[in-house]
Formats: sequence, C-alpha cells, structure tokens
Amino acid sequence: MFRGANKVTVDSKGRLAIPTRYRERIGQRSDGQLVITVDRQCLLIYPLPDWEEIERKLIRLPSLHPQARRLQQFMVGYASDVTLDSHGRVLLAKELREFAAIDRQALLIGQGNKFELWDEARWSQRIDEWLEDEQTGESDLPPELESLSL
Amino acid sequence: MFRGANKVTVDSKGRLAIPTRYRERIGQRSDGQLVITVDRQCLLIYPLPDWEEIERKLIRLPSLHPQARRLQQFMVGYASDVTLDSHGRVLLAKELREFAAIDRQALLIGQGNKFELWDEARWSQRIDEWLEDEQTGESDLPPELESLSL
DNA sequence: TCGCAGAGTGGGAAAAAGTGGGAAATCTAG
DNA sequence: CTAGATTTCCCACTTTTTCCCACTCTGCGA
Repeated sequence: MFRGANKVTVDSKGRLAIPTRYRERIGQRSDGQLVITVDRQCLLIYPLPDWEEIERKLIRLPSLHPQARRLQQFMVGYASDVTLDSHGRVLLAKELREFAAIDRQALLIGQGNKFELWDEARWSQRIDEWLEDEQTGESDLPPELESLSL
Repeated sequence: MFRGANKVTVDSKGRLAIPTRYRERIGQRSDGQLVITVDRQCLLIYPLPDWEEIERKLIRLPSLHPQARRLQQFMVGYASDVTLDSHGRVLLAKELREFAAIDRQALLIGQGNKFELWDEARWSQRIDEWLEDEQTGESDLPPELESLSL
C-alpha cells in the first residue's frame, strides 16, 4: 500500500523523482514500470499490473454511453507508459503536465494501489474548498459514507 | 493496446508522423497498413485487420435503419487505406482533414485497438466540456460507472 | 562538528525522432 | 503526345529525447 504525501519537484525536462521508500516496492511489483494518466484535476500513477486491471474495466464499459465513453477516452487516452531511470525518476509527458497544470512544485499523494500527483497550488486550493464545504455543511453523504466510522 | 496522448503536426502535404513507440506494433500487426476513417468529431485510425473486423460488423447492420445506414455510409465511405512511409508517416487525404478540421496541430489519442486523431482546438474544447459536466454534477451514471473503483 | 553516504537535482553529449523540401515518377487534361 | 499538376519517394537538416555523469544537500554516525 502506498501512503503519505511528499513534496516533489518536476525539473525543466519534466522528470519526477519517485521517493526512495517506494522504489523497492515498485521494482518488485512491476519491474519499475508505471502508467501515468489523468484524473479531473490531477495525475494518477499506477504500477503497470494495477493499471492493466483498471484498463480492462474501462474498456468493458458500454461505449455508447457518453459519460462512459468520455471516461475511457480520457483515462486510456492519456495513459502513458514510463520506466524508472537509473536514479528512480520518471518522465512526465508534456501533454500530462499541461493537463494537470504541473509546472515545478508538486505533491505526490499515496492512495493505496496508486499515487495522485497534484500541482502544489491546486492542491492547497483544494484544501481550502474542503474546509469551506465543511463550514457551510454541504453534506448530503451517500449511505456508504454516512455509516463510515473513522 | 494503444494508449497515450501525443501532440503531432500535420505538414503542408498532409503527412502525419506516427510516434515511434507505436510503429513496431503496427508493423507486426498489419505490416504498416492502416485504415483511416471519420467519427463524429475526429478521425479514427485502425490497423488494417482491426478495421476489417469493424467493417464486417458495420455491413451487417440493418440497412433500412436510418442511423445504421448513416453510420455505414460515413465510416465505410470515408475509410482510406494508407501505408507507413520510410519515416513512419502516413498521408491524410484532404477529405479527411477537412472533415475533422485538422489543419496543423493535432492530438493522437491511443484507444486500445485504434487511435483517435483530434484537431487541437476541438480537443481542448472537449476537455472543457468534460470538466464542466463534472462540475455541474450531471450524474446519471450507468450502474457500471457508479460502482467503478479506480 | 566534521565527513561520509544516500538521495535529489541539474546539465551535457550522443542518438533518435521529427520536419521540411526537392526531384523523380505518375497521372490527367487538352 | 505533351505540358502541367499531383503524388511518391528519398535525402538532409533541426529538434527532441535519452542516457550518463557530476555536483549539491541533508541526515546520520563517528
């Protein structure tokens, strides 16, 4: 399981160093092969085998449903294969950096079987939104959440 | 599986360079032969064998059904055979370029067994639509999507 | 406190990919 | 049959990518 948040920097060539503590696990799981794709506002980073499972699920969705089609289009469409280089870095394609507005400072957030990669500014904006929503009590939670005990 | 987004440029002669990482696969699958046809807003690029399968399916559709007829007409009608040249480029027929409003800057989007080719401006418009819909909570998702865990 | 080791960062050079243009070949129309 | 136009093929230049090396920084132990 990947956990924890790390500040990371993307250098001028678009390279991103994966924090060392994850490298061994990634090496084991997929021989250093990762797939990076887009979410609404951030990028998602999967070990190759985990991605392949997701991809299978996506492809099985009904392709005439516009929302499903769009999800396929974006997630599979942007998915890019990368391999860790000799220093444990991966190259973020320009298209991905543009999509997620990632310039230099970013946050790598462990999320179980994947990572999220956020532009620093967007992330803090998101924190603000979260706190605001809590304030104004925007809480029509789905039943699964209602009964969740933390 | 083809995946990933690439910025590509169509030169003044209408030629499009297929990114190298796909070439080997295309060479194996169809000896460099591709079929390019139209979708509603973009072009579709299939390896020849995959296209032939699609074509068979299309032709078997009930030809009295107006929507099916139209799909046949456009997809089969515009389908054009191309071969990779010595530098891995293909020639986009003028009719196809006009149909999809592809002028110079375009995006090649891997979608499993095929590619989509979008005019750059149209594609970013599509991204905007996606983000908007998500915002406004247009969520009559099909059950397959509701329960999808990424 | 100093120095060493591991991690992170930046940059240079070789190689590969992308791009554009020209010449030869083919086609079309008069 | 010929002249013009279009297509096809190939070559050369430019840009990007990739690989590798070197320097810096931080944290830990001596």
